[in-house]
Parts: sequence; structure tokens; C-alpha cells
Amino acid sequence: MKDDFVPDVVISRLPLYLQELNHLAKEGLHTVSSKVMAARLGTTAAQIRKDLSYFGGFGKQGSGYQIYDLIEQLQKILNMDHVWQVVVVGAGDLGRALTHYQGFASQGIEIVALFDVDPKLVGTQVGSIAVRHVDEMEDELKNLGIKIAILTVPGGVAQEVAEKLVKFGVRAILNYAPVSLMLPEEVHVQHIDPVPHIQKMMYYL
Amino acid sequence: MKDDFVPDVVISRLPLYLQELNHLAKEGLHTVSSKVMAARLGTTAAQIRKDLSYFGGFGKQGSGYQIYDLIEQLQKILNMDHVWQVVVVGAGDLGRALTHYQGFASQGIEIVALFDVDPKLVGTQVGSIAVRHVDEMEDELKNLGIKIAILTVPGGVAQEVAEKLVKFGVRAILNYAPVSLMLPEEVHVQHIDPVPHIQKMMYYL
DNA sequence: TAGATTGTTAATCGATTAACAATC
DNA sequence: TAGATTGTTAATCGATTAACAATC
Repeated sequence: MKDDFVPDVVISRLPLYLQELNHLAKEGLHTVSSKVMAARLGTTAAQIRKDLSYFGGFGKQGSGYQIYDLIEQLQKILNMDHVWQVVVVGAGDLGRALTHYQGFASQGIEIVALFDVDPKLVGTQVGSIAVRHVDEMEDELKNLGIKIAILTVPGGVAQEVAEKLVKFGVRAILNYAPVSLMLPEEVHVQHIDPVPHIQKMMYYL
Repeated sequence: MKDDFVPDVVISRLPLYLQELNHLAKEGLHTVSSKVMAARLGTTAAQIRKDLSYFGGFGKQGSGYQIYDLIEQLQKILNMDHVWQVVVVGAGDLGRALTHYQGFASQGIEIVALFDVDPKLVGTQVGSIAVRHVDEMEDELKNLGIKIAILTVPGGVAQEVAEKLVKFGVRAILNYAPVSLMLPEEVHVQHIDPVPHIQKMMYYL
């Protein structure tokens, strides 16, 4: 009922709920119970209800949740009521793939710039975005007030580039480089790396 | 001391330890304490020692862990004593980026095939790998006994393709499609999606 | 009304942390 | 030896689950 303190695990699950709700909406449904949601997400109904209850009572006894309503509520909770402009640093394959990934737009995420140091890449076009030199990053980040960056540079320079981003105002980094970034704790870092995921599965095989 | 039961969270952390140890080795170090490791990974020394203790006592009082020795031990635990052949399904930007990602080889992961349905993509070359039609998947997977697949197809067909993979013998899927796959529970699934990660950070900004 | 499902409390379960004897 | 650091136990902390009164 109060947004006093919400465990981090709960926050991590909200985007998954939102995603599933979007799927349900696309299937033409208007209402869903915690039980059905749980089955589709591979969780438990109790957990979904508990998680949502940190933010309010969005359901109705007997019938469950209004899908469109809950989508709106979750979007508000996740600060999705405005579009967040995001930059990508590193114009390798991965950086380019992310730059024209179609799934961002509908989720309030807009890629506004792509940077690299390689003179062979600078100036080339990735969809509607031109690759620019990292030297121009400072101006761009400060002018647009960018708070979120995606990092797809080689591991060897990731720390250094991340520190620059922070210096220029970035407060959240999605890190695709295979290193643990050491940054001030007020900077949010999410690490994505296929290797540990695959290795984890290797253990179980 | 016994591999009786090891919590899943612990398994998730082993690859991160391994990664950090590889970094330390590359920096020329031979020995490391749980305290130093913890500082570099942003964890606690107690957790690292506890995690490792599920598998044995690898350290020495007073001096810590032999880096090369611990790397070997972790590789053994994670079944990395042989190379795992992996296929990628979906030859879009992301699939191609992953197919020639340089970081796999050193971690015992070998991408052996890339499949798609798009006739414009089939036959094209991605590094040393030729894109093949999904119809050829069954033969390839069965012949090579492939157990691990990376899925980078559009969300709309991910479930269907995943079921095919399972039918052809795959037991672990790294899923880049923005959907929760519904598969038999003996199949291991790891889901990677930048959107939820960014949305989680949005909450905190 | 009868059936379904919520939000919430209390009970359970599991993971993290602190502490320290053992020992290199 | 003195200092450092392990592996492990016990204490703490936090998250999940079960249960159910409230109510649509």
C-alpha cells in the first residue's frame, strides 16, 4: 500500500509482469487473474499478488485484474510516463543490433545516439542513427541530459568509458562488456553477458 | 564438502567468479584472497568462501586461493572440461552478432551453426559460419548431439521454434526473444532481454 | 446466492552475514 | 612466532508461501 521500501527482487519482476500483460492485451483479453499470470510466467499467484500489493490494490476479488489498467499502473510505477533517451557506446555488431532493435520504442526507450572510436565506423549509418566519435559524447550527453547508456565496448576499455559516461551525467548503465564495472554506488548498473548464462546451464547438463 | 544440494543462486555466481579469476590471471597475479575477490566483484568475502565451500576447500589459510588452481576447479565444476557445441537460431542482427562473438571460444563454447527461415539470409556467410535453413536443423542437431541453443528469433515464433529445438534434443536454451517460453521443466532456459533491465533502472532514476 | 479471487497476515523456508577456531 | 585468511557454524535477515477473511 505504501512505497516505503520495496525489495529489489520485486522491482526486477515488475517489467516481466508488464511484458506478460502486454502479451495478454495483444491476445485480446481484458481481464486476468494472478493464477493465470503465474502459470504463464512460471511463478506463483501469491508472489504476483504480494509484489503488486507493495504499490496498491489493483485487482478485484472474484474477477482479477483489468489488464489495461494494470499496464498503466505498472508503467507509472516504472517511470515510463515519459520517453527515456538512451545512448549506445560501441558500434560493433552488438551495438548496432541494439541500436536498431525494434522492441525499445513501445517500451518508452529511444536510442538517440551511437558512439565509437573506430574511424572506419564513425560516420556510417545504423538505421536512422549515424555513428559519431566518442569525443562528441560529452556535448551530446550534457545537451540532452542523458541518464541511461548501453555499453557494448570491448572489456579492456569498459571501465574507462563507463567512468566517462558517469562524469557526463549518466546514472544508469546497461553493461554488455564482460567485466564488473566499479562505479559510485549511486550509479545503477545492469550486467548482461551470455557466457555466464550458458555456463550456468552447463552445470546442470 | 559434498555436492549434495547447491542452491541455484550459488551456481549463478560461479561463472562470475571464474570470469574475475581469469581477469586476475591476465593481470599476472597468482594468488587472491576472498576479500580481494569480493571487493572486485562487489560482493562479500564470506559469500565467496561459503559458495566455494559447497564444492570443497580450495584455499589456504593465511594466503588465500591459487588463481590457476581455482580456475581449473571451477571449470571442472561447470563441466567445462570439454567444448560445448552451440547453435544459434535466428540470423538477424543479434544472431549474427552472437555468432561471431569472440568471447565464447576461451570459455569452452563453440558456435557450430546458424539457422534462419529468411531466403535472403540463408546461404549468406557470418564469419566462418554459413546461414542454413531451419529445415536442416533436425539433422544437424541430431548428428552433432547438440544440447545448447541460443534463440534470437522474433517473439511471435519463439515458442514454436523452442519446442522444435527440444524435440531435436536440445536441453538448454539461451532465450533472447521477449517472451516466457513454456517448456518441459527438464529443459533449462535462461532469458536475456535488455528491456526489463532498463525498465528496472528507470524505476530507480 | 455461490464461486472466484483478491490483499494481507503469519508461518516457513532459504540465503546472507558474522564470528571464530583452525592453520598456513 | 605474528599476521592473515580459510572453512564452517550459528545467528540474522529477508523472501516466499500458505492460508483465509473480505468482497466482487
